[in-house]
Amino acid sequence: MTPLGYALLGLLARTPCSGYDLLRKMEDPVGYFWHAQRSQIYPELARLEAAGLVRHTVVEQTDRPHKKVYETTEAGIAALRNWVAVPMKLPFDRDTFMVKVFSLWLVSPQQALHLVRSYRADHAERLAQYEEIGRTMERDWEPAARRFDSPKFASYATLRRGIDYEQGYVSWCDWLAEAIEASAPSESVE
Amino acid sequence: MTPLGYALLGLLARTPCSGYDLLRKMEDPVGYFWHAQRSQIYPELARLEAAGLVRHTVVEQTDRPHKKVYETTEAGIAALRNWVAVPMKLPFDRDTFMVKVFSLWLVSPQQALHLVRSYRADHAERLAQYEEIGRTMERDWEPAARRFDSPKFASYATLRRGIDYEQGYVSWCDWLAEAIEASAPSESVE
DNA sequence: TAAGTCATGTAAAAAGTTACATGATTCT
DNA sequence: AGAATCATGTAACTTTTTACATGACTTA
Repeated sequence: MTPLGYALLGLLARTPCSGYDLLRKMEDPVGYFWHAQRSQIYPELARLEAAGLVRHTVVEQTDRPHKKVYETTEAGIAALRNWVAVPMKLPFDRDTFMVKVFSLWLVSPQQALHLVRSYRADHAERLAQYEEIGRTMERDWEPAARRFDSPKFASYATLRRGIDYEQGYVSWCDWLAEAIEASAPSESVE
Repeated sequence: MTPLGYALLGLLARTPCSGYDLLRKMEDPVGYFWHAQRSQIYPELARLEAAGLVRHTVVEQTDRPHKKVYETTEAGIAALRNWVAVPMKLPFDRDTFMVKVFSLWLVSPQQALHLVRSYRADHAERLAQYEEIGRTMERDWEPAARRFDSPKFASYATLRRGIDYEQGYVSWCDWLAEAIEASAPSESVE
């Protein structure tokens, strides 16, 4: 089983969903730290069902296409629980931007600054979104968000990691932009 | 072309290397933020060569198998330079650990603490390695590491991001462990 | 003598992306 | 009338991982 399977199981363990619902939860930044397309989600749901970890019921709707609503089985919850508890090795991280930065010495300071500043702006924007969601959680979810056995606590914890990650990225971009400015002749940068 | 192609180009633009050399540079954490196996590297080198971005010469060695030493062509440097300068969209991040954390409410506080603490320890260990490399760079590379047009500056910048990333992860693990302790009855945690 | 390093590759399978394919309803 | 949302899937392709395959030399 892949992380995707466990991600879907983790969403279904909270709320029964259709494939389409899962898709929406995973396609935008709400699915912090995992993401998938429908071409992965639909087959993965079929696989989970074949393995007895989820089951579905068809819900007929008058005004819309009917949908398959999936929910976890006992075996599904057990499989998820077991997987969650097992420590994992550190993965190799991949960051395409760092591949660019590694060869930054090949471009002009102007180009480098443009690259770094535009990436910084994108991270700052995502950070603002996460912070907004964080404020909503803190407002609406207390005290459940502090209770370890609540899914809300788990959601809040992943969001916090997202916020920290984006803040860290933004700070690093600022450091890098300053370092570029400091090392290049000022007229050529401004 | 994939990030892997540009990563290899970026390494070869600094120093000509054999496939085996590239492999070693990318397989352990020294290749911060990108990683590949030989089953990807050898075919990718062939593809880069077919595209005219690298070329190789066979170096015969008496005591060891001979090797193919690759170097970038003018076209290879140009392609890399162009790619580096173009801003990129924010990617969707993937973090398997966050998939676990999202379902952390399903396990016991003891299991959760064990999971978080062991992951924290691994990140702290990687952080220590990065910091050690950073000290070496700061000692041996000044002032080249401050000059924007030096590859050493670029290496130092990626390492700094690695250090920040690991520090952030460690801090977040600490926050999470404390939050778990704070929400669970103390006898059940100790 | 067993394990490790140097050296190059291929094969098969899994995971992920992009594009194809359909169709009703609702909002602008 | 056109775009967006709801709804489910498949096909083709690319990328990545894991395992297979070979062989000489060096160190413990």
